Amino acid sequence: MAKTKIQTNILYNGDSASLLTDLKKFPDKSVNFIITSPPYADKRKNSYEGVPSAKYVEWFLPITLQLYRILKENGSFILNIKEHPSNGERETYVLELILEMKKQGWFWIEEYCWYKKNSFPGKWPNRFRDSWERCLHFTRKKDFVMYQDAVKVPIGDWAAKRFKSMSENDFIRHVSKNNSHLARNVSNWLNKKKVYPHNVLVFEEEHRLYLGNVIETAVGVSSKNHSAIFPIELPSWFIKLFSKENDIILDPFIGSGTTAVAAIMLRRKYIGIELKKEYYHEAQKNINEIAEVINMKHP
Amino acid sequence: MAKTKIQTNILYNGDSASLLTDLKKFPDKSVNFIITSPPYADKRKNSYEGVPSAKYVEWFLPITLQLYRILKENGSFILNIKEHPSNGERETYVLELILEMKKQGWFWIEEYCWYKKNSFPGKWPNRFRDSWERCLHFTRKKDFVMYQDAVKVPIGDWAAKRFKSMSENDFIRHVSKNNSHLARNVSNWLNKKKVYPHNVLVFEEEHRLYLGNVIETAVGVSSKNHSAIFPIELPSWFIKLFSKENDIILDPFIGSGTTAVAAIMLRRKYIGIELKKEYYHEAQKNINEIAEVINMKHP
DNA sequence: CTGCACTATGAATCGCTAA
DNA sequence: GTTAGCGATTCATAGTGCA
Repeated sequence: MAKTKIQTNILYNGDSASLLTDLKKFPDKSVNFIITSPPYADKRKNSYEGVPSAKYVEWFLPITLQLYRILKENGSFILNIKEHPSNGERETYVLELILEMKKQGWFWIEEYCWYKKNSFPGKWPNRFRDSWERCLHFTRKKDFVMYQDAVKVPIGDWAAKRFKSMSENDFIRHVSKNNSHLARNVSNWLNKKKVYPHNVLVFEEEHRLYLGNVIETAVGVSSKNHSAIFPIELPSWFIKLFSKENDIILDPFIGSGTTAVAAIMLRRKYIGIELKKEYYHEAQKNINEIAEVINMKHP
Repeated sequence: MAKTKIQTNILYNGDSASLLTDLKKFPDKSVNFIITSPPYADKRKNSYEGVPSAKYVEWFLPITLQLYRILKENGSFILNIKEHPSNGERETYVLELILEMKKQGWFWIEEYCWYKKNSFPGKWPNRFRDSWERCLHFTRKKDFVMYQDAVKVPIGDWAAKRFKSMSENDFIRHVSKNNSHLARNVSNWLNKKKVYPHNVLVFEEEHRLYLGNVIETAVGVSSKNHSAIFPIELPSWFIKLFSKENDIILDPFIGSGTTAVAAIMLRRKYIGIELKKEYYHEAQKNINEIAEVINMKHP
């Protein structure tokens, strides 16, 4: 019997909790990478379906169970989330969610820190501005695919000066004289232009998709109420890191379509789900627009 | 009956778990601020007491219970910690610790992110370099004291005021006389830039107190092989934020004395506990040295 | 005193091999 | 099976000595 093939480059308008259980739309082990920024607990009540924080884990777990089923075995799932303060304290539902997802079989590989230099302004007596969010990395297996070379960054300024003065010692393997087992061979770095990044993400500029406009520079606050959860740089970075061209990218809470736009620009296939009609239409519009631009260049 | 008064500006050589239960040494509600970086699970086996990660929460909870008792009601506790990977996954003991501490009565107010720009190098197939650590903020009450204005000013300003009429030559003389890493660090520290009031901490340069020749003679390794857990900027920032002059600062795992040195420079009183004899002696040496520098100008 | 060459190393992690 | 030891790998900055 022919295996059901997953339909890609499609946007669903509906509820992830039920849509994801559809085995025809979402067969087992059919997508390469999942990234999403789910609606936060008790927030965005005016623009989304609020989920009470007491029920957040309970609400989200059936969805992560389906995502586990749908993800390919060597794939990754990036969950962008940050618990809000409530009554002066940080909520604990994210901590509980991690522990519960592990019981579902997920491996919690890493927690990337997205450092938002231009965080929302404000002043409170008990805390400072919140300038970072968690990007939790989950997998089904420990030997997942990771294309580290795709996200290399330019080497620091120190290198130019350092490489100018290479001694002979720099070209042989050098073992330091103390007890550290560190070895180094500086010549490995000769003429190196790019280095591997670390687990704190800082984007010099953050571009968000807004309702009404396609791509708009938005460092700071917009007058518009409906913004994408994350800037396009964020899904782009993880899509490059955890997928290759023509792979399938899923975002079950796609909002105004940022993940799909990033996927299209990076020559991946997208699948998006969005509950709210306005967001769904906006996402479709953004996708059509970027697809048109891409097709102009690659007909 | 007279209430027991807590003894300050003292370093204990012993085990926090038992020392902190001493009601005479540590009366109820007697310290204003606690900051520490406990030994991490399963690490530093050769230089500290390793705690297996499976037993970490169980080991630490009795200590946090005493800290709760000892902390003043409007005080704060900063816990600097980061879970290591184990078998390719992040451990969960920090998450569990937060949940358990809340059961003890602690409020989990905030999680500050300490972004370490020059993290340890390395490359692995499943992760990048770890460049951040958690600084968990706990309190007994929701209306704790927080001196936000104290961290808005550049470090250089308060330091310049503190050492107003001390010439640079005084430092140079001190450095050359003692050949001291500490004094050199401090003199560098005087011209430092401003820090930003949000919940991601970045220190431009990190100054650590180094263990000197105690280890060298005892173990036969380099004198610079063992460094303080955190740079002096880290405790300094939080001490300024959560205490005022003459307040009492406690660090139950003080290592080479960084917290005490920061407290002295900021005119607070310190209490430190350290289990390992070499660290204890090194901390005492660092404390004596900074006290001498301070007294040069304030006899 | 400054600049340049060169050394040292920081709460690292993974994978392989030997016992 | 399990664990312990060691090699391989990597970026950025501070410190030292000398011209």
